[in-house]
Amino acid sequence: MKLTTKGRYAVTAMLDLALHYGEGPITLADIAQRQGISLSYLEQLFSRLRRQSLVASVRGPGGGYSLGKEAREIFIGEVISAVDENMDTTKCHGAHNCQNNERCLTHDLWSDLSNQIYTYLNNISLQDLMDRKAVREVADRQEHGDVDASLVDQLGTPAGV
Amino acid sequence: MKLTTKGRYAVTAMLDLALHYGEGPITLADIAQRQGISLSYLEQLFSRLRRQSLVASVRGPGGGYSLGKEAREIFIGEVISAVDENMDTTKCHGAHNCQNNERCLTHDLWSDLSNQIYTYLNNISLQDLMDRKAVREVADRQEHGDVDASLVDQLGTPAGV
DNA sequence: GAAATCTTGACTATTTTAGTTGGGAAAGTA
DNA sequence: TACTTTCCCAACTAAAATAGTCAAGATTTC
Repeated sequence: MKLTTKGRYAVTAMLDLALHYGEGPITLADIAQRQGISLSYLEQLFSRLRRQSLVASVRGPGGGYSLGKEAREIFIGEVISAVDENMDTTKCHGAHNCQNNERCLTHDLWSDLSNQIYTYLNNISLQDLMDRKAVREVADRQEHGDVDASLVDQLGTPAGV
Repeated sequence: MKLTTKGRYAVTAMLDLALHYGEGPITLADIAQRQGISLSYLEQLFSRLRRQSLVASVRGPGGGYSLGKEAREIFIGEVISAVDENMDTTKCHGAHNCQNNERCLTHDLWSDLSNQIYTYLNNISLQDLMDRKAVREVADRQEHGDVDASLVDQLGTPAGV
């Protein structure tokens, strides 16, 4: 599990799709403009998102992308692992036949840690983000200005990690 | 917060130091051989670990490195952030003056997510790892062979995340 | 003084990230 | 049918990060 701008781009784009749900297919050009992401780069990301059935596509004029399932059923972890290669890190992947067990142990620790983070991210859905976002936008308008409320507080603590 | 082999190398090396605590300073050459990490690369990593006072150094023959404080007081998160540059990702870092709030919101979400992971890793000390490791090694010897018990179960769920 | 060890800085190779370019293929509309 | 809009796809590129090498020096012990 990596947390890079690549994954953030994907989540941002998916969130954009979710926010415009009900307006028919959304073109990548729209997302590119709204979110400030390169159109060609979005195409690469959506190619992978589509292969994972996270989005559905419609070609031709009036076409575009829409969510592959409900926002409530799409989790951040899915989105990230769809665009990030499955970083098959390190020599003894899976097998426990390293020279000394020390190294293998650390390897396991790492992948387990990674799994826990994945579990955590897999408990946050796009719908959750939209809800928080709505909360924040309301708060922004109410207090009018640079509100800095931490999203951590709002996100709370999903089960698992 | 990134989870790369760089951070794992650092944690592995620190764990090695912790495991040989009480044997006097440990040379990087020893760690390099035991853990299969390039000596010169270790030098780079320890340069940073030393600047953060996570390790103490002794020069000359018989010299080497030792933990800068007790294993119980050194946390994985510290080690990782010591060797990983403070990835100052993305345009609107801190300031909320982006074009549209959408992007900034995602940015905040990301850094907060990152902070939560950091909090989680900051609740696991080297001592914790040693304890788990001891448990595992005993289990390995008792069952003699390729035991595959998940470390996740053993690690449990530190408070916070 | 010699050897062991840390300390530092500059250099290099490989991989990943973040794109660009250029061509398609499908679908709607005139 | 011609044309436009959109998705689709593969190859290429530039910049950065990762992982590591190399060379020189500073301390300390023997």
